[in-house]
Formats: sequence, structure tokens, C-alpha cells
Amino acid sequence: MSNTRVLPLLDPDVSEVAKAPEAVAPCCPPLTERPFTSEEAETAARMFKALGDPVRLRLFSAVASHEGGEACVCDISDVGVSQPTVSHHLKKLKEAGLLTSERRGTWVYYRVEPSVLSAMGKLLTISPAAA
Amino acid sequence: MSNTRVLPLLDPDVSEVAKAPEAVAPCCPPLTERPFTSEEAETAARMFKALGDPVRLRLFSAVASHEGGEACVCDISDVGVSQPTVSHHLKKLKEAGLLTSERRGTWVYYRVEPSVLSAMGKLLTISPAAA
DNA sequence: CACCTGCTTCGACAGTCGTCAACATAGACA
DNA sequence: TGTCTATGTTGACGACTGTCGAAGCAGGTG
Repeated sequence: MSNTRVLPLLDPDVSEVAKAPEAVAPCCPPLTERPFTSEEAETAARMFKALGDPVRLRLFSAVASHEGGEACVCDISDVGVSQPTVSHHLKKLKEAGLLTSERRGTWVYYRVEPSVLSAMGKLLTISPAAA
Repeated sequence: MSNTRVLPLLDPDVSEVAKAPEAVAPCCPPLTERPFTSEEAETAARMFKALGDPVRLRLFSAVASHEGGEACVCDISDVGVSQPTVSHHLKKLKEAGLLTSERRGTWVYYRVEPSVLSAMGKLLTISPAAA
């Protein structure tokens, strides 16, 4: 289950994808545009929550900034916690749709899901109306 | 203690503020620029964590999108949890430096700390080097 | 085959978190 | 003064989370 179906943040439901098949639509409008609905909040919070732990943030940043946009676990696991804990956090990031993983021979490589970063960025955009 | 010193994300330490007094510097570089240090991760994670709860996200979005950029508690407390819980979450958002509050007569108004939004947005920017 | 290395899963434990009801406090107003 | 409304605080409780050591699994090498 290296590359299980993830991205629950961008396409939380299959029906959503069917509506806009050509481009993965961002889950939610900018935070400043209008009050989030319960569903939007649920979806977006999952994303923020995944980045709400220092260790996960370091792991994510390490992968995101690594050359080629991907990194082997061995490249990034020096964050001060045990190796099982690293694995645990990487799994969480994967479940949140922020990372994907692929095994190549001995090593496992993690890669940032690129559309997620921009989707989160848009969330924090100052909406034109508010500006 | 309505407007206690907050903003631990933007100026986590007084000494930091002393170094750059004219503008509140963003806490961290873009996530994609280089691996976060432990301190940077600690600071930024506090921010993400605060938004990592659906109820808090709805409250924050409600304040952020409200006219005038501020909202009375009574305007936004319809999020499906009890009033003490709303108060609890607003306190958390305040402690995270995302909101400020002010009492005006009978009501308490919450307002988004504007620099925080842009700081978080920059965090999620694709750094030029990675692009 | 046996053995080693890289990574994940399992099981357990302490600590944190979200929630509520009950109580407390601050202003407005009579 | 007393009372009413709007918020905040306290205390308790169940659920979730981060962490580790031990065990398991996958691939490479001999």
C-alpha cells in the first residue's frame, strides 16, 4: 500500500472529482471570503492538523526542499525522534494527502503532492472583497 | 486580559523583535526553501495546530470574512458546540496569535491579526529555487 | 539459503485535546 | 442596589496523539 488513494483534501469525494475532472479543485474558498461550512472546515482542518506538529513540519519541509522534490526516508529522519516515530509521522502526512511514497529498491522515497501546497496557499489568500 | 501580548508566531521572542523592530518578520522561510530548524518548526506548527480543528477553523473564517474584519462572539457562535466551547476555541486562537479581542460594552469583538495571514501564506509559497 | 539493512507495524503508555455543565465575571439598565 | 445578558473560567471525563521498544517485512548481498 505504498501509493494508496490519498488527497482527501483536494477531492474529498469521488463525486466532486467527477464534477471537475480536468483540474483538482481546491477544497475551499479563501478563509477570508466567507464563513466556512462544516464540511469545508472538516476538510481543511485535516490538512492544517497534519502540519500542526513540529516533527511533521520538519519532515514535510525536508521533503519539500530536497532536490528533485523527493527524499529518501534516510535523508530526512534526523529530527530527534526514533525511526518508528518518523515512519508514523510520514504515514500521517501521507494520509492527509500531503505526501506520496514510492519504494525503489532498498529505499522508500517521499514526494510532496504539489497541488496541495498551492491549494493551501490559496486558502490563506486575502480575498479581494476583504482587501 | 482582553488584549494580552500575543503573536508568538511572528515574534516568538522579545530578542527577535529587537533585531527587526521596524517590521514584524515572518517566523520562517517558505516550507520548500530549506528544511525547517527545530525552532522554526515549533513556531509554525503552533499556528497550523490552531487551525487544525474544524470548529476553530470555522470561527476563524467567520471572523476573517466578517464585515469590517471583526466580529462579535454572538455573530459567530453558531457552530454547533456549546458556548463555553466556543469561548475555549477563541482563546486558543488568541493564544496562537491569530486573533485579538476587545470588549466594547456588552460585547466582545474578535479581529484577525492581519500580518499572520500573509505570513502563513508565504510559508506555503513555492520557493523560486524549487520552482 | 542465511544475513544484513531500511522501513513499517504492533502494543503499550503518558500526555494532550475537545467537550460539556456549573459557576464566575463584566456591563447595561432599572 | 438588584437583575439580566453576554462571555469567560473551572473541573471533569472520554477520546485522541506522540512516543518508544519489539517484532515484522521487503530487498539486496553473499
